[in-house]
This record gives sequence, C-alpha cells and structure tokens, in this order.
Amino acid sequence: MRKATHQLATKEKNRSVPALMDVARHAGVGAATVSRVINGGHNVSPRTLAAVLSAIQELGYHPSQAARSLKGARTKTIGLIIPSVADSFFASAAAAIQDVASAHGCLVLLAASDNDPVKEREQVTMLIQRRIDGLILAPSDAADANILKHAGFPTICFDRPIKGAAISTVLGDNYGGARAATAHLVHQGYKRILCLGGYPRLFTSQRRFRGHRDVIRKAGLPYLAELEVEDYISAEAALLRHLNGPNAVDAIFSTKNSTTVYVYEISRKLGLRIPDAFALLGYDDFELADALEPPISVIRQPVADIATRAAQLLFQQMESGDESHSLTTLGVELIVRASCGGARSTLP
Amino acid sequence: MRKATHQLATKEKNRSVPALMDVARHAGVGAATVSRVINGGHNVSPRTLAAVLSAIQELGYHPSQAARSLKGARTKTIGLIIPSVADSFFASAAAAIQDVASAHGCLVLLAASDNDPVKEREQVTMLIQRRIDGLILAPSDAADANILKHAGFPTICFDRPIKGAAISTVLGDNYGGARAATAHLVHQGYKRILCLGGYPRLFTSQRRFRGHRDVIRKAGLPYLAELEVEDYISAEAALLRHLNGPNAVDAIFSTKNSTTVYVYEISRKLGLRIPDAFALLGYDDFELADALEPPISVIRQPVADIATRAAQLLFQQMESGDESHSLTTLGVELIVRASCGGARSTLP
DNA sequence: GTGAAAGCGCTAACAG
DNA sequence: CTGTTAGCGCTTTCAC
Repeated sequence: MRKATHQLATKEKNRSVPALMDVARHAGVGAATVSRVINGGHNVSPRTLAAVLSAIQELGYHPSQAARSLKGARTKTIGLIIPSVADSFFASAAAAIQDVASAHGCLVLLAASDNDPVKEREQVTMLIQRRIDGLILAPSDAADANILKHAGFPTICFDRPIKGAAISTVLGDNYGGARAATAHLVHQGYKRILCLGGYPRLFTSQRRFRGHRDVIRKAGLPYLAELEVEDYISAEAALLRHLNGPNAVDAIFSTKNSTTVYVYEISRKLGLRIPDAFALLGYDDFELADALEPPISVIRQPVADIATRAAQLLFQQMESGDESHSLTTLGVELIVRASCGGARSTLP
Repeated sequence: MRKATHQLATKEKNRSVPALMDVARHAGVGAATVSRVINGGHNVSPRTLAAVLSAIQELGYHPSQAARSLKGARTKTIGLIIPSVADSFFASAAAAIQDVASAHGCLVLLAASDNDPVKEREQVTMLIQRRIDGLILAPSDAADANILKHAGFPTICFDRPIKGAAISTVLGDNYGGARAATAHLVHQGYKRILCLGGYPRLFTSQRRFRGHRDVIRKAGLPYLAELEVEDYISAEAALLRHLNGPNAVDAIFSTKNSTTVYVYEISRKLGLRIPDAFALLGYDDFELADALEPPISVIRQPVADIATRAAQLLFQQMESGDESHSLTTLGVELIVRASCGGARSTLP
C-alpha cells in the first residue's frame, strides 16, 4: 500500500502493474536475476534471493504470462468450446475437463458455440489468437475442419466428430445405446415403439435414430418416429398423434433428456400412467430420474469418462507432439427402472 | 498446406505459427501496413489491402493477443471463479456471464475453487498473470481480499461477499428468502418447523439459517434446526431424529437444493407422504421440482439476473475505470406448490 | 552468481 | 498511403 502511493508520487510510468524491471530496480539487481528467482530461484545467492522475493512481495508483482508466451513458452491455457454450459451434459463435461486441466496447471478458456458454426468459427479464431496450448471441442454439425489447419495446437473432439477431419475424437456409443434401448423394449414385449427426438442434424441424434430404426426393422416391428420434437409443444403434439386410436404406441424411446422429461410431464397432465399407458425409456440419465413416479429407465452415458478421456488425450498429444489421431467410443449403460417394466398383458 | 511445406523447406524459423512480419514479407510490405490491415484496414490502398489480405489467408495468420497485450491493449478476457461448474446454480450463472462477455467480445477464463481458499488464491494468481481485464468471483468463505489489491483489474463478487472488502457485490436476498419461506409455513399453520441445512460457514447458509430463526422466534414457535446436513446419510439421520414421537416436526425448511431432494427421497423411502406427514419447502428451484409427487415449494433465486447483473457491473467498471463499489441484493420469489399446502387439521 | 543485451510479435509514433 | 523504429515484459545466451 505504501508502495502504491510511492509509485504514484514518483510518477515513474503510470499506475500500471509492476513489471519485472521494477522488481529488479527495487531490489537493486539485474533483470535476469529476477527472472531466475521467479523461475525456481536456482543459481541465486540466498541474500539476493531474499532481496528479490521481498521486492516482489512489496510491489505485488506477478509475471506476465503474455510476455512469457511471446518468448515461445506455453500459455498454460486450453480452450473448451461447447454448445452451452447451461446444458447439464456439457456442464459435467466441463467440470471433468477442468479437473484434468487443473492437475496439469492449466486454466480453461471457455467458449459457447450454441451449435452455431459461425459462432464456433469466431470462438476458434479468438482462441487461436490467444495461443492456447490445446483445444477440446464439441463441434457443431457443420463444423469446418479447415479452421484448425493453421491453429498450431492439437485439438480433440468429444461427443461429436468433425466429419472427415484428422482429429482424435471421444464419443459415447450412441448407436449402440439406442440399439440397447430399443432391444430392451422389444424384449419386454412392446410392439409399437415410437422414437421421439429432435435436432435431426446433430450427429448424436442421427446415431440414436438409426440405432432404433435398425433394431425395429430387424424385429419386424412397425417403424414409428417423430424426429422433430424440440420443445414441450411439439412433444405434446407428437404424443397426441400417437397415443390414441387402435394404432396407439405402447412404448416410447426418447433420444434426448429434455424430451424424456416432457413426455413424463405430458403423461401426467393427460392422466396417463407410465408404464401402463406406455413405456418410457430415455437417453441420458438425469438427477431425479429415479425420484419420479415411476422412476424412468434411461441409457446412461459416461459423461465424466468421455470428457476426462478427451482431456487426457489432449494433454498426451500436447506433450508428445504426436500428430496421430484416434477414435474412442465409450460404452453406455442401460439403467432399467420402473418406466418400462414389461408390456401390459391385459387391456382395461 | 503448400505454405506449410514451403516454410519447412526454407527452414526460416521453425514450424511455428506465422507472425505479422511473415505476412509483411510475404506481401512485400512493411510491418505497420499489416498492422493497419488487421486493425480495420484504414488508410491502406485497395491494392495493398488485397495483397496483405491474401497473404494472411495463405499463411493462415492470426495476430497474437499476447503480443498485443504487451503493448498495453486489453486481453479481451475476463476471469470467472466459482466453486464448480458441475453445480447447476453456478452453471447457470456461468452461462449468463458468458453471454454478457460474448456480447462485449470477451472470452471467459474459467477457474474452479471448490470453496477452498487455497485453491482460490492460486486461481486468482493465475488469472492475474494472464492479465485478465476483470474478474467475477463467488468467493469462498475464507476469501482474502488482499489478493486482489495489486490485481490491476476490477472484480465483482456474486452470490457471496468478501467480508470487509471494497468490492461491488451482487447477492440474492438469502435472509429475506428464508424469512418468506418460514413465514409462509407459519401462516399455513405449521407449528414445529425444522430448518435443515449444511455448510454453516457459507455466507448464504448463515443468512438463511438466521432468516428462519428470526421468524420462528418472533412467532413464538420452538426453534428447531439441524445445521450440519451435507449428504443423504446425514439428512436421513437428522430426519429420523425429528420425525417420531410426540414432538415430531410438521414442516421442514431446507436451505439447500440437494438437501431438499434428499428429504423428498427419504420421505418416499419411509413411506411418509408430503405434505401430510410434514410440509417441505426448499431453497433454490430445480428443474423437476414441479414434476415430483407432490410438486415441491421453493424459494427461487433469480440466478441469471444475479449473474448478468454482476457481469454488467464488471464491464461498466472496466469501461469507466470507476473505483466505487456497491452492494446489490436481488429479491427472491416464493414458489408455492403442493408440498406445503397447509397444516393437517386432523390427526389419523 | 550476476548483469547486459538481443529478441519474441505487435502497435504507435514518426518520417517520408 | 507506407516503411522505419522503438519499445511492451520477459527469457536467454553470453560475458564478467
């Protein structure tokens, strides 16, 4: 505090933050010595070390990462681009990635793409300008691999790939998960299984739709799907279309968390009991899935594993400089709860 | 791609990213001209502009933010320190803050403190070193204001203050929220209202505890509290202590989201119907609060508003250089659902 | 052990 | 309109 006043009084520079040279002068040593001190203090006599240290303390000096980076040092910062942190899947992923980054002494520069290729591009540009050491990316469906050509740092994709890009990628087994889900419903004896989903351009959606379709076809059951459901309104409309008449569905495979919840809520509003009126099986587990009445069966993705793996791959690649890329697909888990206990044997 | 090979062949520097000077040489112009181009392209002839632009394109050049910062420019980056992004409250806050930052062309450097003052310190240090333009902070209970003395950028606290620090702060009205919650239960005729909470060192917890206590005292009701509940196990133990005997509680005010859910789950496990066995009113709304059976009443905090306000204050302060600080307390909302409909009039 | 000096990539005066 | 030239804060030889 004294010093702050002092600085102003001597009107040296202006009231900006102290630089290494300020510390050097303050301690009566050369710049190189201060540099040595803040880099481990090796090859410095105890006397000078103490002097420099106290000068740093008094001035409240913090070395500028920017200046260090200029000299080619790493920025100790990785980028993370996701559609939104408000989405619990990506929030969990971000937390896991941050843990890994933190363990490596890195900070995370977070950018939201909103699934918009244009925004995504802008964010990538900003990250390149900041010279991040690496990037973890959940690409939009129209992501352009060329942006990363000249990036100068390794990139790992997770949750979704960039088609035709030579980038290591970590995915959940969307196709397998959808197959497992649908197969389970088939085995339970359901005959009219509706696939309810949205955002058909998303890689994950497509895989899940296909998984459902393939199992249905193989089982010789009628293919029923509503693939444009993106909010409560459209979910309700879709449901109404399939809940009445002699051809009413007896089970619903919902490919998205929010859709699953919509279906649950709509069923209550309509006074339809799950699983008596129809079975429900969702994609992605959620916190209160087993607190609902009935508890909802789901395909659970290993979110933390996916994100952690991606982060580990990134640091591995950052350290090794290895250019090779790989595709990792992590298995999902079928969590059977009461919402799809078995086809009704008797009709009311 | 051609260029990449070319660079290697001519072994100029090494395979590092192109710099402004590379562009200048490539385009046959001076450094200043390139600088002008990447800063808006004013005062540059169409011919040179085109030449430089195409050179930039070919080389895949991106100006280094680090070098710019060295010259005193802003980093266009703000820091955000929260306990964890995995917490939905802070995830929502982060999303809101990011929106504001994005609107100002800024990126967010995210750091997790885990409520640990030591980690928090480290994160602040790393952010100072990166010369962020501003910081938004949800401080740990033992946060040290002195860290930020020499930071060189404005800071805004949200959700919790740093005691005795001259820092603008945006809070939810925890005391008022707890009062409103407890008062509602009192008005409904409940007589034995238990306050269930944990993390008693957290500012938010303390305010909520006090709000409950003050209303209870004023109403002349017995003060009942279990303030060390931090997981399912301890919640169950606490509940068991107060659910039996002639002195059983008839209502529970839960001061934390997760605790509310625990109480709900435990009540189902025990076969106790809410609100017949006891009423339940929680703090912080959650997605499925109204999908549960019964729907849970809560105090809803304006999360997005709090975060947005904090971010706006920050940018305001960054732009004005204003050193003054303020305290903003945002009102909360009582969401009445079926979990505390009114005291039972008849005993079974 | 320690200091002087040369850049790292960029911007901001100045000259032309 | 355009090029030259200082630095910004730091690391890193290279002498002393």
